[in-house]
Amino acid sequence: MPRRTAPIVSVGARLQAILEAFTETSPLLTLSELSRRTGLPLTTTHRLVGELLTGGLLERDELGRYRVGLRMWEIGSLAPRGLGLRASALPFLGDLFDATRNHVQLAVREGTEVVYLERISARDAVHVVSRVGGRLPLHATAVGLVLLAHAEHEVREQALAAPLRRFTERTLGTAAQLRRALADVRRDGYAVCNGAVELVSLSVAAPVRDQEDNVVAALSVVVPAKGANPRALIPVVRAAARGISRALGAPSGLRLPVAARHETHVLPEHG
Amino acid sequence: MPRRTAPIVSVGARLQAILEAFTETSPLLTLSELSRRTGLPLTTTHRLVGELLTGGLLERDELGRYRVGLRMWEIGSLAPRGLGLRASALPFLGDLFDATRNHVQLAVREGTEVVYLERISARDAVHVVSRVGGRLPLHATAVGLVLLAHAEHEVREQALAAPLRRFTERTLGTAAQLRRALADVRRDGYAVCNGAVELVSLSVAAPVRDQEDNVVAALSVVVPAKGANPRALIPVVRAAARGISRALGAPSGLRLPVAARHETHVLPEHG
DNA sequence: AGCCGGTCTTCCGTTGAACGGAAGAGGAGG
DNA sequence: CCTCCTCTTCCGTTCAACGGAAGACCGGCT
Repeated sequence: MPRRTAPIVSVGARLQAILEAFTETSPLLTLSELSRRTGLPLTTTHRLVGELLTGGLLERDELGRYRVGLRMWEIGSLAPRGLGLRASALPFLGDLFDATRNHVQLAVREGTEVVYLERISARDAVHVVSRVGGRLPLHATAVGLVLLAHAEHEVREQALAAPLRRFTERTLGTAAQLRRALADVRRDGYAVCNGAVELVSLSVAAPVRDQEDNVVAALSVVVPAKGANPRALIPVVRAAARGISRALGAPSGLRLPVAARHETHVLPEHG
Repeated sequence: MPRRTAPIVSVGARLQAILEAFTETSPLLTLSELSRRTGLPLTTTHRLVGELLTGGLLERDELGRYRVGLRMWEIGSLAPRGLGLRASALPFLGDLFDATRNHVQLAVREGTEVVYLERISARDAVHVVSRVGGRLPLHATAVGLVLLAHAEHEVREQALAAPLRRFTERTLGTAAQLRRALADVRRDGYAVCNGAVELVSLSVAAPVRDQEDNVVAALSVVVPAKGANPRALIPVVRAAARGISRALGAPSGLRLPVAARHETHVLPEHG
């Protein structure tokens, strides 16, 4: 399958370019902005946007600017890796939140990045940069380490080969460090990141598995780094993650390290 | 603008037909299923689906079936009427949930239907048919009545003209009944539906307003109909709805009916 | 084994839908 | 008034999209 040399030819690619033009920081765009961002001629943009509009994938606000439509949100909500996972996980996230009263997050891997599916936060919780629907690189977050540690070999090598963006002086900076961290995560069944994105916050993450025992998501708690005791958080995070895994039909319990068995009961199943 | 006679011509419409083929009950589709559902020739479906795949709007599972992709979910999460609203509302939904320990829902209107944006539920709460991302007709739910009561004249007439599907014997069945209910909602500033979707459940809803004082969403609590006292719920639901409105920049408080003023303090702003 | 029903995929000649330049309508600012 | 920006409509050209045909692949049935 040889690589095409032409810039953008198919209608499908053009339509997708238009949809991709919307971002978190610019959710409202005029026609000419869309035309500029996509590089498509104004007339073409006009016609394509018109089609998306009649389908409800885009909407216009009262000033005539375009925005992502509710229909888009609805269809997106059918993504099995989105709301499906979320629905199974939500009760356990709630339990974990009640137990910790700090940010509780659910995330999946997409390429070499983390995508956040859900977060529950207290009003006074420590600041976090990520957002539901937002992305962060895999190497800088606890959920990212968990997801990368259990990703296919090829993905792992790809992430290790890429330059590792440093957010703080505590962000993992070299491939060797990252490789060791991943080995630790696989051995221990959890990941801890202390100040890797922002110095003020520390997070603890554990893997969520599906029927085939694949790691499909990761769960984390984010607490203020100052005075935090990660060792106390590890059991509850792992228990919640295992609860979700069980709800997804994972072959639970059996593959627990012996020393961790008793943790199963830390978080009551029903109460 | 004369009506086109041709069935489906534009690529855009075809692509959207493919996306629309996915539903809550069938989120995994094979190529031929997609072809049958959309009415597109198999070859055409194959090519278009391929484009959506490279863009990440669709994904394939390990058996080769197609599903809505995470990219779709991400872009959908940029819809201002989706996650934007949700983010503003979530803390207030949480407060309301803590206060009532029953289903708490946030919904918007799309055409003549309700679309549910968010729900917080206790594990033992009464059964509800709707789902996050799901739809119900406007006339059968408390949120629907609120949204319809404040919709533009044209939308209201359209909803009144359509046949009213009856879920139970308590569902509003005639346009006259509905018209009176809407007038009540406008006068009182809330709506109550007792067993209109399922006999076992009762819901209380109130409107959420934006900067321009438009009703952009509705908030509701769903409780078991048996032994419920709606009058006790009305103040807390209205207070939470007003809290969200204020967070959205609505000209708050000023337009409250005099008798309701004191309710403002029922739900503490910060606690 | 061989056959049949279903799946999915590749190939390729035809054709009409998509394209985008041109022109004009509207609107804000000077 | 003119200028500069926006958005929208029109329409002749052309090339991407189309979809039939053919074949690969995978069960299940006899």
